[in-house]
Amino acid sequence: MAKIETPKPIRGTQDIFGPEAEAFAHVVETFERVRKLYRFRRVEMPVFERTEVFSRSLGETTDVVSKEMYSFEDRGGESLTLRPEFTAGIARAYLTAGWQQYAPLKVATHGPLFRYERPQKGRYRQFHQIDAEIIGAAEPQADVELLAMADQLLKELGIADGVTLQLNTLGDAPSREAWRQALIGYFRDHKASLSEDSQDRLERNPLRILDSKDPRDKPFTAEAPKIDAFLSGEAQDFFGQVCEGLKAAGVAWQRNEALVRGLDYYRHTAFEFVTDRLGAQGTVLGGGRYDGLIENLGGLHTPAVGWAAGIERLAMLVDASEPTLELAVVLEYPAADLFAQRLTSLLRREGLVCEMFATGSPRKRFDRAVKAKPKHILVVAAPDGDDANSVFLRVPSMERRDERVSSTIDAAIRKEFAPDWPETEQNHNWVGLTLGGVVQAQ
RNA sequence: GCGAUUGUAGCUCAGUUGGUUAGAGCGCCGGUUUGUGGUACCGGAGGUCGGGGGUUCGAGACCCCUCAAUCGCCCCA
Repeated sequence: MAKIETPKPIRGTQDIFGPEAEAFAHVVETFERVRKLYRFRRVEMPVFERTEVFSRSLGETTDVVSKEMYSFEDRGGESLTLRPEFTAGIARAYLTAGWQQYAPLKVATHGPLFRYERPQKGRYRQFHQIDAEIIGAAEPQADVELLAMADQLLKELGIADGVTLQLNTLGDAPSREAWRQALIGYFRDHKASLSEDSQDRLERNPLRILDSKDPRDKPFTAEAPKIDAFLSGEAQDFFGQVCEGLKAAGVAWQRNEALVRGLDYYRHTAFEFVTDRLGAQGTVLGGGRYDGLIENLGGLHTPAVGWAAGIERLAMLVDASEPTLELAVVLEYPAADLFAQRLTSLLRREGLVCEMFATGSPRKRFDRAVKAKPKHILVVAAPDGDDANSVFLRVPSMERRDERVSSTIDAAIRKEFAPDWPETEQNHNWVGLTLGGVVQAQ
């Protein structure tokens, strides 16, 4: 008989467990809390969309659309795509789900996204983001509010220290296009001296040359035309107001004139929160204004701003651990199994983090309980006397002693099993108690 | 898509220039010891040495291909 082969996990997917899963959950929980402080409304989005939602939003020539999307035909012959980002889907919903009536609309969501990329640290094919968008708001205050929320989130996650906010403006559509043309002209003059990657970028995505890491490009990027020279009066004014608003909101930032966005829909404000603690995947949160996107999807001109952050990347920077075990109930007397189960449920209902050790060799259960590092251990042991229907409870004194735990145990036992047991100070230090007739008790 | 490094038990790893029946620690299961306690000892389960092909009398070690992980490039959050 052939051996059954275990299916392999799909490349770039992760099975997250233990402390890492706690860190992941902590990021999401913190995001949920902060997002409510700013009154961003929760939305749930489909994981797949018609392919054109993304191809028309992000730009046909971007890497994401041209080679990283999980696209497939469904049984009806429709081309569908697993979402590679949130913004395009939310913009689509804004137009098709009647959300325009709520404009200006602040929404937040989180969930899995899919990109066919080479996996490495902090980069996966199924990855997860938290996301916040403000749609239908043309004012710089919207940018400021969004950035203030991001800043507060990172502070509450306790990782703001290693992270800096880099800010830039790409200008309005005419400014951006003029700058783009100037960059193409400038780099074309030096094309032969540029790195192969940048020569390629020259045609597809010239802005990207600016943040090239190749030393051959560095001398030219430093001298390249700056966006500031191409900004219209309105664009300049807009960026100025964003900067002032951030100052008023107490958000620290650095100007980075080389900061650009990879996706075509970005205008005006562009920003990234960057850390040096994550190797190559240094951007922890990024976004900007995308005033042109909704029109690309067939809607009226609708200004909007948004950001997204990789949960995995944030989780790597965050401290989180699994909840400590407050009480281990050790069943050393197998006949008292049902009693121990009942006691454990009782204590959990009282809010104790509680786990029962009742399997395997009875004489080794105590040792296993100790290894779980509980604050307290409650041993359900055989009675001293002949009454096989009784149990003997022991609470060994522990260094991690916790008053709440001992008094909860006291109260629960008194209420359920031993109403006559005197409530005295010394009960909190009890080492042993014989309970009669509880093994068969309901 | 490109480059480098790595792949031996559930986990962390050892395995000498190719040489009998592939090991340890931890974990798991059981036994003994202890008996108000995180002890010690004994035993057991668990491996087609990532997969395929080749060189050789002989491959976990060498060669080729492939898959995967890690770290960079690219891209992006």
